[in-house]
Amino acid sequence: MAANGAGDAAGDDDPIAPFLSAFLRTLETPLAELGISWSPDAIEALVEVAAGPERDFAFPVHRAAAQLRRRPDEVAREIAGRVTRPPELAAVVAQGAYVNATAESESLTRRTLDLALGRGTRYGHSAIAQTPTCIEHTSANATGPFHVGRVRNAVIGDTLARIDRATGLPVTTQYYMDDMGRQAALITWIWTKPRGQWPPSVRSAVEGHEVPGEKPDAVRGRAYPPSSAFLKESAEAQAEVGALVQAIESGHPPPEHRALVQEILGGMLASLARLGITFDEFVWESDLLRDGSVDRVLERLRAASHAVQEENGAWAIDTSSYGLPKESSRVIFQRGNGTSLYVTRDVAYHLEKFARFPTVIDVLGQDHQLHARTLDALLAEIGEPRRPTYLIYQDITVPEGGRMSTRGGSAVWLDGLLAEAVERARGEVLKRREDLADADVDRIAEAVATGAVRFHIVRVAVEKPVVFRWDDALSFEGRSGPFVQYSYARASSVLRKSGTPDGPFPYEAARLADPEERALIRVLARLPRSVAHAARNRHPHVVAGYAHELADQFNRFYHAVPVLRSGDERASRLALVAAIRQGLGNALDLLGVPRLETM
RNA sequence: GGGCGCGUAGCUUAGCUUGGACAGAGCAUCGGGUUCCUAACCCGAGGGUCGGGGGUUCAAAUCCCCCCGCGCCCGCCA
Repeated sequence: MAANGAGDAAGDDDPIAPFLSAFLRTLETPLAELGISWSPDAIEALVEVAAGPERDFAFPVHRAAAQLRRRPDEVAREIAGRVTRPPELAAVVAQGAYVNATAESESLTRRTLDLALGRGTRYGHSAIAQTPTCIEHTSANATGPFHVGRVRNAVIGDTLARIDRATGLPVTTQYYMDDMGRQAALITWIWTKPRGQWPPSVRSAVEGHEVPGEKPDAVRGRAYPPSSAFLKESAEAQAEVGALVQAIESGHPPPEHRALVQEILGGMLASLARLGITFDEFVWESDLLRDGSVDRVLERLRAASHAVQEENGAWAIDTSSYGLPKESSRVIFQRGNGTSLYVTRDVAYHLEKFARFPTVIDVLGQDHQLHARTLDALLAEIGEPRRPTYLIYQDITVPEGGRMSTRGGSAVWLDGLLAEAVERARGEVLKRREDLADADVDRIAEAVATGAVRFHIVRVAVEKPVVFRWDDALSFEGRSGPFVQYSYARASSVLRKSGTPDGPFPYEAARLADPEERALIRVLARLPRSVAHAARNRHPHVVAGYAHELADQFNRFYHAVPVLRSGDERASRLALVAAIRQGLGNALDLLGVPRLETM
């Protein structure tokens, strides 16, 4: 069980590939002799890779035995007995109902170290995919500081982009900027209004709280919650904001509008940049309106077969045939006043994406699940055959239950989380390093803090909810980012002290025969398959799990086997450490967790 | 009410796509390890009705059905 399936090959970039194919070829003849003529693909589908220690490949014979109406263990023994062992395999043996094989260690060592050292930062990468891909993620409204509840979207999206690129995909990341609608209008409404006319609640939330050097998202964002609350009570404010929404949608926003949105967005992006998250492109919703693409979508939807007009002039799609879980079986796509809705504009956005990218991935919180299905239905209505691939993740929740939100006092801002993380990381650094300059302490603390946060978020499968707890989010040991960073720093340290940190790294495979060394090489050899697997299934957490496993095995090796103090093995072990350092570093890069040469 | 997701040791989780060998980890707990390459580490121990019940199968955490619990969504908001 467990282990990887055989279907995650990463081609020439995969150290394991030749050994796996040798095993598959080896099985073919004995199976045929027993009267089972399975294609190599059929055999491969059953084979497990890395099935256990000293068990690189496992072939369960149950199915073959059933076909022959014979006992599995007997069949396994017979297959193993008929095998002609190829040079790539050290052993092919029957164990219970399995035929297991071990790769020949020296050639596996050579192939793994040569690839890891030869490909350098590209080890783990492959060229198994090439479809131009658009990954849209984050796309948070610019109403204030970046919220921790939303950071999972950004981390998942950015990590997936990195992993996809590592398999050869040309990836473009997009941030969809919603500068229309009430939320964006509310910001402009309050900040273009003279302060003397502000509601008292907004004044008291903003005034007296300014901190010198504060980020614009924090400053502007403080006005948002009380403004939003005020809006619910004041009919006059509702009318003003409504007029503003209309003005924005009709293409005549106040001149300050875009600048305000951009200013807040800039602050949010600065926070994301600390996590290594950046975007290739920003798509502004208002641009889709301005260039007429929304109008064209409205036109096509009105002409759609299930389009119906409501009494007040609004237009809807009758979605009863799409089985959407809505109480009313219709989706309004155009208001009574003729303006469009979010989902309508999203149709226009996706048509634009489809025109440029064969693969379109949307990273969405589970609260957007219905939106995604609605979008699919509307795309179908206008005869668009393509659909985005949705990567839907569960929300980050608070321990008391419920989603993290600005309501109910459960708000945690990313900047606050990072500030706390940096503070704790600094304490850890100072605890063990007294020799560092202040600037180095700062740099390491920042890297440890952001690494811990990113790793903590990405390590859990997207479909699992994440409960936010400070101590978990900021854990620096065990299955954490700093654990991997520490292992990388350790490897770097050994190399630094070797006198030849940059190589070359001549080695003799025969000298890397310790069980811990063999186990370590086998983990390193799995990096390309692990990345390929993560990309294929869009499971970024797999890479986090792999990184921990590699670091874990490296630490075991480190304790069990001396490197610098060893004799004849010294050069070979240095090569191994250099290869591991490369593997750990590349895994960290894929996770967006900073490398640290020392910590 | 309907849809989607989740339920695995005290806590956090991997494994579920493609059923297979004793369900792997981390934290916490308990017991060890540093004159030696970074102890943010390592070694060992205890701890599991894989939510419950049926079914399919030689074989079920994994597939199917029913039920229970939790979360989210079901707006002429985004």
